Amino acid sequence: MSQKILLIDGHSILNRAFYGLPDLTNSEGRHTGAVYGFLNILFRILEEEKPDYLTVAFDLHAPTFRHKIYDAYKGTRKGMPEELAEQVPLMKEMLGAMGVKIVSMEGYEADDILGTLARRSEECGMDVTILSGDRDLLQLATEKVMIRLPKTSKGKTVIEDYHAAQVLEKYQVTPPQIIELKALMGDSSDNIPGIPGVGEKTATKMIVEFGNIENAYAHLEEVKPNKARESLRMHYDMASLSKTLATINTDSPIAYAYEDAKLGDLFTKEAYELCKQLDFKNLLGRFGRDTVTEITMDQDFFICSDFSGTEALFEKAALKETAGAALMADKDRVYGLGLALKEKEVYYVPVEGLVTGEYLCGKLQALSGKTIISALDVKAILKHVDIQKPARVFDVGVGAYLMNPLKSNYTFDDVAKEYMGGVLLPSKEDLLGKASLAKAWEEGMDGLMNLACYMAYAALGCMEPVKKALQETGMLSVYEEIELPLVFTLDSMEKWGIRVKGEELKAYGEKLTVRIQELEKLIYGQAGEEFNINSPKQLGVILFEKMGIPGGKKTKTGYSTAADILEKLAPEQPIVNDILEYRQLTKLKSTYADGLGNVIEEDGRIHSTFNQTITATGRISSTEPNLQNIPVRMELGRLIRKVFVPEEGFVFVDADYSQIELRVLAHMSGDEKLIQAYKEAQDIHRLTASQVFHVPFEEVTSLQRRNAKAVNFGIVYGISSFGLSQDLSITRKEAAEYIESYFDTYPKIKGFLDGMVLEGKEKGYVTTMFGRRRPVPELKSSNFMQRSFGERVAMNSPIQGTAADIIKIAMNRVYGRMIQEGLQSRLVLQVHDELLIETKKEELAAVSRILEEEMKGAARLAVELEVDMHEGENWYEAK
DNA sequence: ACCCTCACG
DNA sequence: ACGTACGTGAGGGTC
Repeated sequence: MSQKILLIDGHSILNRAFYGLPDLTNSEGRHTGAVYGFLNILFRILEEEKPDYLTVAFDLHAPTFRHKIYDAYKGTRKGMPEELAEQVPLMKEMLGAMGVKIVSMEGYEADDILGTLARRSEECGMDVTILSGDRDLLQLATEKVMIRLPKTSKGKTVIEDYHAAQVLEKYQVTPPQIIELKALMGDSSDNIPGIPGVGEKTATKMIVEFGNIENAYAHLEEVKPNKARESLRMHYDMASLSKTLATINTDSPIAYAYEDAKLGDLFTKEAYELCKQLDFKNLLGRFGRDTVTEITMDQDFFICSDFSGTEALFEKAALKETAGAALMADKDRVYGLGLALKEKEVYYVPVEGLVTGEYLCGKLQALSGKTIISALDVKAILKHVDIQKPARVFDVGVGAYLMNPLKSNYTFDDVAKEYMGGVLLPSKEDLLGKASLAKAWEEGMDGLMNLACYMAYAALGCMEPVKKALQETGMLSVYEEIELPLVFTLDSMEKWGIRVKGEELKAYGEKLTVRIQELEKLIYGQAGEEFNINSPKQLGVILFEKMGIPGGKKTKTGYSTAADILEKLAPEQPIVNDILEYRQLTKLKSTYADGLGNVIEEDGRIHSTFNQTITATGRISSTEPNLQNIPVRMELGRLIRKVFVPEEGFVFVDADYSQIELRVLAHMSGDEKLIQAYKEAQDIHRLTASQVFHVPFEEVTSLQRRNAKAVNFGIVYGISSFGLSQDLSITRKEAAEYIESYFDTYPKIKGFLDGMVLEGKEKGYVTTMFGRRRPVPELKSSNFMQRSFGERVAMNSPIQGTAADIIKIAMNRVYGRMIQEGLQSRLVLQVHDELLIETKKEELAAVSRILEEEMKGAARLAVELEVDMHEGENWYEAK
């Protein structure tokens, strides 16, 4: 078996990764997306190729031999955006850390190095793979030299492979003739002149016929068409020059020893640290456990395993102002407690003998009366420890989330790295592997103690830095007045859960099954065969190939069969309607009927988790199950809400804000006309239609109202004519006219939205009324798509985020007042602009009053906050 | 693991 | 020229 070498065109791959993939920034604000993309493609290719040697070639700034013969030559180092340029040294550093051989050479481009090394290696009998984003490299392809060109096709990286045969197949010419093509066509990116009036088609024809430019010139009279012939006659010299420029030098004087390029273990300690520094969390898993030598502070960890020692520990802790705590517990058991009193004084108390879980939780509760408890996830502690006051705790996770809501998690090792001067702590995975707490406990793993201690250590160590960061960014008030109290509100909602009638849910599911089976038969009958209707792939083939419905194709993997597409394509086809109904029913069955049925707990209630550190805008999210997307828009789905019921003696009171986001927009923009509109209108969309389309209020048609409503939504989403045109099935031009007309009607809104984008660009983030921030790094992107996305985000986030702030404030106040007034009613759900209270019947009046006062009074806006309230024996009725 | 589809605000 | 509305989570299919 012959040896194999992988040669990589460094700049070209980095460039490709930069433009093809979303940009990333690490916690220090360094741009890292291109490096990340490069590494991903590198690992992928390495796995596929398993080469023996690896070398990456980079261009230098210095001029090359091509500049000497042609002043205007640009080469590959032309204007590069700063975000990319700064990643070049970073990439080299990373490759260096991985022990990868890097080659550059003055006077030559990376292409020449690659060409030269490819030839040499081939002569040694090796197989060669060249990875590049540049098609010019195709001239190097032979039977033994394969060129691999990664392409981004609809968001996914696909790689085109070329040996000489594939070049011939695709371009009708041999690899060396690729040079001829380029010399004829020119290349604007390198500023290779080429011949005017000759494009790909003509060039290919000419080379297929004559073999090369010289021969074509020799048979000039036979060259067709006339235009090309005359152009070649006039510019033959230029073509020759272009050919020289386009030819990759395969005989460059490079000093190169294969020994240096032998592929070793890339996953070195240096590389690990660099990946960690750059926040390449996903890559860290590739590093072997033995590489991961973390700082060990085990010597500062003390185990406290007897009762009197534990008593003494808590006495000592009570003298401190603050302590870091990490409760090792899952849903039904407590395993131990990590307690950090000082940086070098961290204790682990396992549950053992007299030190029971309840005892430990009781001690922690008592401690919270004396000492501020800092933890990474306070809500998790509240599940076992009854702490009453937000002021007694600090939630590092929530604080870190406010500082940067874009991160995917806020684990202790993460926040420690960010807020404790870059310290690298072992992650939970490092310490426990894939074992659960229960498993680790059973096996008596040291990891459990270390995990508890590291977590407590991080919780203590991060508290002040996070607090300081919040203060410096003006977010301490959001933290103290909204988010921290909300931890307690959400905890209460999770603990209460919501009662669900399992039997009725089951019956509902069975009813669905009957109809689903009917539809299945109907669909199979029309299709003429049985297939999996839930498989978009199979369905696409049936609809667009077998049944010949025109207009298919859409997604990267095949045909789109999404409901809106099918409705547009074939609204009349009976099978389409059956499929859509089938989809609707199977969704209701699997996600809701079965899905919810599976998570009803022994108390007959569903206890969702409300996550406070997930969304970019400040909303909360709901998981396992998600109770924020229970059907409501379609009647059949809406019926599910009938199984959500209050316990005996209670009713539901549901209160939702009316158009809170639009009201927030009216307030934040200060647009008098919209504010006035809200003061007058019972139907804001109709009034908008009247004002935007210049028709009397009474004469607004339902279509005009619908359009105005869509524009109102669009404004909140960060309007674009394309998006609006999609939504309304109108042309882009018409959509643009609507928008323009809207901005004419409400002039300050445009100013406000533009101002948000501008502010986002200047500061790097946008803010809500209450000071919550959302970074918008996409605004700086050189990629049009990403930048546009950033602009929409900059317009939407302050609005959505402010609405989220307002309802959070309302929740806290409603929760607080119900306790304060000694009510038994409780908040059980929040659905972004809606609160659901399980209300004791006797407390109906009090709860209604509280909801109305606290929801309306949560913020003082230039327009009233209106609240619609309903009560009922179940959620369906109360909505 | 990732995509598609679809449920909600 | 680029190819989208903003924010989520879950289930099923596919590789």
